[in-house]
Amino acid sequence: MDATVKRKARSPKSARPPPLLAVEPVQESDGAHLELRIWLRLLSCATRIEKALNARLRKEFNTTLARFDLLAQLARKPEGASMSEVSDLLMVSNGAITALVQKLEADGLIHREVSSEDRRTFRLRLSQDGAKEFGRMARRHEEWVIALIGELSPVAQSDLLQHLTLLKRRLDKYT
Amino acid sequence: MDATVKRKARSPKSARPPPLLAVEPVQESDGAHLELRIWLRLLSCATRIEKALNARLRKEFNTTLARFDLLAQLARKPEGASMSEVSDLLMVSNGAITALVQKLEADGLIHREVSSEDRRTFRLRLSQDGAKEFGRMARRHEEWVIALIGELSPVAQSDLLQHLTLLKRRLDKYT
DNA sequence: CGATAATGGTTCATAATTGAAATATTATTG
DNA sequence: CAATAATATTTCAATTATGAACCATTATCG
Repeated sequence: MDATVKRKARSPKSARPPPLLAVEPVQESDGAHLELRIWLRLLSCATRIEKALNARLRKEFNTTLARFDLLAQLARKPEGASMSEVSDLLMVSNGAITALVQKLEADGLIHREVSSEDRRTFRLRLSQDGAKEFGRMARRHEEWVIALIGELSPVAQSDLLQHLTLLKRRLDKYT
Repeated sequence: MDATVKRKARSPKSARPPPLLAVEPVQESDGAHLELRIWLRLLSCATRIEKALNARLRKEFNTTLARFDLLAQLARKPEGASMSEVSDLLMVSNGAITALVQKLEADGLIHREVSSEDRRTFRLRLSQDGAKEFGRMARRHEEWVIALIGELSPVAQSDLLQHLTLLKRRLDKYT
């Protein structure tokens, strides 16, 4: 689905611009710029994986990717983190974080204590229960991700990671 | 932001599993599985780009990526498409498509005619106005995407596309 | 010090998305 | 042909995210 739809070769109104690189095998080479096609693929891969993970988190743990991601961020910060830190990390609005945190706290998965130095801010930490529950989820989550991506050869994976890392760096500068 | 947070090397409780490939230069190698890191990068790149595009579409054309994507799908299908086809293409629920289509039709950007053979389905097509407006947006959209991704070398781009295509194929089978 | 700015969070109205139930039409099959 | 299943779409309640206005606290600096 998505951009991979087979196209019945339409009226060849005007010759397509030659492909920049004639590497790709099957692919609908749409004549579109490489960048555009990368973006479409990227988006479609990401949404696919995201939906799969979300569905499974829902079914197996009755939770969402947003909650899981928040827990994951806290899990890697034993010092704790403030609301806005988390908001930045997850690239999610402050308002959303407030709601998320409220629920997670109500469920006893995280603690929230007012910072002693700055009474505007909170320090969020994983609770014991939170850490345990996150552990369970993280294991399954990892299995799922490995199942989804793991069929790529180690070399392909390593390449892909490098390219994505490069792209991310550019985006960091540019956005 | 995101997974790029620097980590102060914590208590090295147990030796980390050796990296599968010792290729990556700077990167916070978290000891996490390659697949997990790919997924995190992928997600963060995708959301970054998505947010950037959405913001610009909003500012410059007062529209959204969802609307734009729907128009784009119709633009590449002069024969038209049904609601569910579009719903599949965009990986968006049927309900959402109904709403989207209603607005786009109200704005005069698309036509919607009942199919003659099957009176359950509609054929959606770009209207004249829709095609023109889409053209304008598409040009800008492409510029933005090129600006965001185009700093990668052509080789890197081509590689990236190939890997994403590979990944997408696996996902197609798996999901 | 005291005024003003900046920062951290919350609230709230708005918008978008989902999934399930409902409706209408077409297909199947006994 | 009638009953039942399958398909295409709509409706609707529930969930979630966004961004702007707002409150409280801390920083800045004249």
